[in-house]
Amino acid sequence: MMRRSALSSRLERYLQLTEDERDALDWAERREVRVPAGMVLMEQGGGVDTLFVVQQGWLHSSTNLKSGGRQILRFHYPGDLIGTSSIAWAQAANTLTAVSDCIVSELSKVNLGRIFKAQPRLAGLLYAMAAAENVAMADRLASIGRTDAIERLATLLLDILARLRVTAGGVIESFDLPLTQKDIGDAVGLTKVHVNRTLGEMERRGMIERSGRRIRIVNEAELIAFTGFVDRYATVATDWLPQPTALAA
Amino acid sequence: MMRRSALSSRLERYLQLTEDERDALDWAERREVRVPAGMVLMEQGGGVDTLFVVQQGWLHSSTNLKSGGRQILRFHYPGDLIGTSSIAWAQAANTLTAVSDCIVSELSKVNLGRIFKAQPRLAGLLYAMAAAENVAMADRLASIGRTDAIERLATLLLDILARLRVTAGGVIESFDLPLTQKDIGDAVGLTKVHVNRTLGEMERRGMIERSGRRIRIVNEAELIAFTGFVDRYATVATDWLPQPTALAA
DNA sequence: CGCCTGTTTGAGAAGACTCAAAACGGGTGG
DNA sequence: CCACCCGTTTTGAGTCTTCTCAAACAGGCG
Repeated sequence: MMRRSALSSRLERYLQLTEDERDALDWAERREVRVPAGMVLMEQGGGVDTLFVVQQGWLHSSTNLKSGGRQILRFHYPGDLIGTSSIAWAQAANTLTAVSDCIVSELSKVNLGRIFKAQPRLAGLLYAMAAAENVAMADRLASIGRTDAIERLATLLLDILARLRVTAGGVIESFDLPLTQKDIGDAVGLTKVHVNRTLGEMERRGMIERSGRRIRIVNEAELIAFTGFVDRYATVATDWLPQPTALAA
Repeated sequence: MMRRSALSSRLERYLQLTEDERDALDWAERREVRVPAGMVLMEQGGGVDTLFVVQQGWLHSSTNLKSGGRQILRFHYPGDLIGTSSIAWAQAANTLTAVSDCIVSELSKVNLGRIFKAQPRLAGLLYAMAAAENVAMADRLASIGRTDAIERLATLLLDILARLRVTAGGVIESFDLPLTQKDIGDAVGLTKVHVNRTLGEMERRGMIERSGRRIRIVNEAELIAFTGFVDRYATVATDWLPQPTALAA
């Protein structure tokens, strides 16, 4: 009755879902919302009682600091379950902004609770993905805390590339970055000026090529070796999950 | 039959658990392990199929970078469920090291799966805590990415203090930091030398007082205002959770 | 008492930041 | 179709924070 949700496709990468499970997911999602690029979907500190599933496009979550600065925390792509801070609080912990034109669908907290009750295997899978999210966050922490500008940017580019590939399917080598250098800086903890110089330096060293906002990674394997980048989304363990509910059917 | 787990006490802060829920938790934990200060409980890259519940003492999780550096990702206190990266992978994503003498108990992935199946409300609560963990991580990212040495250290101290208070109960004002300045630096992304100078500077400014490794925060309210610190563990929303299973009983 | 680890201090170097201005590019209105 | 305008990118010069290297100092333990 409804278009298949990007969330079920995402979960299906890790596990063959039952019909019941798919239905439970698709049923839980309501009200698709179009979010044009640049629009704020959820504001830090605002009240929330719903999560969102990204169906199309990408967004980022960010925090604003008292000191005036901004930190971009994470980019979100189709299949991601976002706004999860509303699971733990009634106020949004951070701001969600559309990077490109997006379509997201709402998934209310209460419906999530129903899924947890009726589909324990899905609950476990969602928990595993939250754990993966945590580790991805830890990677970024290590990148920003302990590496220099070049390595931070290289890691960011590899991360974005890996995530875009999931959606795009094929092997992409170059991609459009609809981010300003200010945005990039806010993501990796650098000034826009220094981002600019560093990108220039990376180009000079032959690590990347640029034309406008299109970026090509010249030698990906080499860059991965250089940064030690690990794609945390490639696989997720599912061996421990309970049996699906409707096994009898 | 078994000592009440620190995990159920933790969850009980947010929600009154049923007998069944408490039993399910306590039953799932096996084999208490004593971990002396400094010992590595789990090594990055090593195989794992179990989580741990911290019962006593504290630990930290860290990553080692190719470049030789180390990033301490998070400190763990009684009631924390740790090693959660094993939920998503068979290999540990990071290293767990005891900061003080600890007691932890094992909670196998499979038993976690059983809890998810039998006690959906607990599953939801664990998911909420993972979401809270994510936001706490985001806070650290913003701190390290966008603030200077003094603010980073101030935030770290406030964070540790807030977490210690939960365990200690009463109002603590000063506390022992069983961390070397190297450790502190690895946590906030600074060199040990710079940590030393910055702590000195903070003392000179009257923000903290030190004697040995004991630290006293002189004016906590002021420091909280200065850093914009938020304790993410104070409350967790529970309104969306499904009803407990054994409601009929 | 000496050793070892961790802390403190010094001096110089490097990376990243600020302020400022110029160049670029895409979009709008004349 | 062109001129203008705005946000973004690029470049320059100088400063500041943090790092590196190095050595002295302190404290606990065998």
